[in-house]
Amino acid sequence: MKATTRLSPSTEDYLKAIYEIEVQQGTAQTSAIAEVLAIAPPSVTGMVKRLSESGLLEHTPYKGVQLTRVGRRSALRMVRRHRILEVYLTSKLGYDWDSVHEEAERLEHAVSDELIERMALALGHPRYDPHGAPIPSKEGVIEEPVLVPLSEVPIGSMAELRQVSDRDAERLRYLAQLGLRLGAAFEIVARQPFRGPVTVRLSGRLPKEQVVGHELASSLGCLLRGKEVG
Amino acid sequence: MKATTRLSPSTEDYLKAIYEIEVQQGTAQTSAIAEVLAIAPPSVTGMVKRLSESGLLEHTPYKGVQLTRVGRRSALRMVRRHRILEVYLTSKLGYDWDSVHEEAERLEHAVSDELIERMALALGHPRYDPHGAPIPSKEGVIEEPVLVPLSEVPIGSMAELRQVSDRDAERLRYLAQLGLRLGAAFEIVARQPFRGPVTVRLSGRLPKEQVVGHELASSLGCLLRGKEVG
DNA sequence: TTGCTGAATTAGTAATAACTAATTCTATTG
DNA sequence: CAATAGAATTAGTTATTACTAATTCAGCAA
Repeated sequence: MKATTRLSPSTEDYLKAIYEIEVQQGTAQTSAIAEVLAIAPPSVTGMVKRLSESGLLEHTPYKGVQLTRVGRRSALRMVRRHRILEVYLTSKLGYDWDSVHEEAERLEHAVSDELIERMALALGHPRYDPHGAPIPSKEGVIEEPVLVPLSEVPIGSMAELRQVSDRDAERLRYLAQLGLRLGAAFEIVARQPFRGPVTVRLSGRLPKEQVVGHELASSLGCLLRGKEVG
Repeated sequence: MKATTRLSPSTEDYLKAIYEIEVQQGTAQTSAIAEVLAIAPPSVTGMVKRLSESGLLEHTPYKGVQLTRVGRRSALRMVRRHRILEVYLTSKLGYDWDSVHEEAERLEHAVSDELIERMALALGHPRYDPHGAPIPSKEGVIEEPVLVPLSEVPIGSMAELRQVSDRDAERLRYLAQLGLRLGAAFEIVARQPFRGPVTVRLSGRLPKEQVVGHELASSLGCLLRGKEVG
């Protein structure tokens, strides 16, 4: 219940994971947390109990958890740290978008608030990380943009790639290789039913068609730009 | 005994502390380690046992410990990390010499070797940290310069301040205020007996005399420049 | 309503690394 | 050479946070 107890790195990981699951799924279940953190479910139950006793989240047994205001605040602090670090490592130290996540994951527990603010200042207070994820303000305000998964963009639409998941380095390397970088514009040419692949035609000097599997497509956040009338 | 087991942050702290005590005192006693790490002596005994079982150091009970080759290698890796971080934070992010130590102390456990090498490259492979301490090479080679504590510089000599301890931020702020920065040149004017203070005359546009207490003086590493014949 | 399935929880254990209190050793001193 | 002070160690405990195995619960289907 104490307001100013330092959180352990484990606690920080839980809060951030729960925040990210809440954004995607609304409520965070034990098994989802366990999967994100690569931890056995009983370990999650135990930790969740401690976190709810500290007032960081509310636990409805057998249902799931929700961050309290205090918990969300701490989670957003970690999200800010992670994303500022990713931008810094990419812009100032030559990291690629597929390798920053792992480094930031460790550093986010060790940096001071001061260092993060110095980095943010040196970067000109960036609004998005290298994967297009929005960066919360120091005060814990975040603007989650409304994006549509590529797997759900209507056929014939023009769309722009705005955000990708940073979890899997292999996936990021593959995307770069396909030409699917942030800001890439394309038309959705076709989509196979039954969770089948999506075909897109990338705009550019020589337009290229690419086929993207359903799972990958559902991890790509797109901004719709209206129908192609050509 | 396994060669490639990751070391815990605690282990890394012990090895670095022991290395630094060895440099100063030749051999590291339990109580010295306890003091540097701000830990109770029995905790040190316990950890030392584990570390010697892992082959990182040799423990002669009731006498003290010595790093093995493997232990020294790991210690120097931490020393390199710490010092590169200090230079980076100072040169690239505007930290002062009195505030970098604490930040580096946390970061040294979290950064990857790759990040350290990227920082070293961005800095042009610096040889000294902001407090004048030499930076070991990636391969674990360090050149400990031969310096004389200010408390032992003969009266009448000219000397240059080359290295200061980074442990105490207050002390560093005080030194800066006195005008005792790295590279500062001065003549030793007087020294009181019985561990008394040292009086130095700083060179510069308007030479100034400063009195430095014995304890502080013994933490300042000086390079002798010969007698003043003026 | 009963039973099943999968998710979640409880129970019990282990590793790491700290602590205090009590004991033992080393080295010095008379 | 015995007494003793101070350093070091042993003994026993605590807090975190993970694990596996066993049990319990929620929600759906028959």
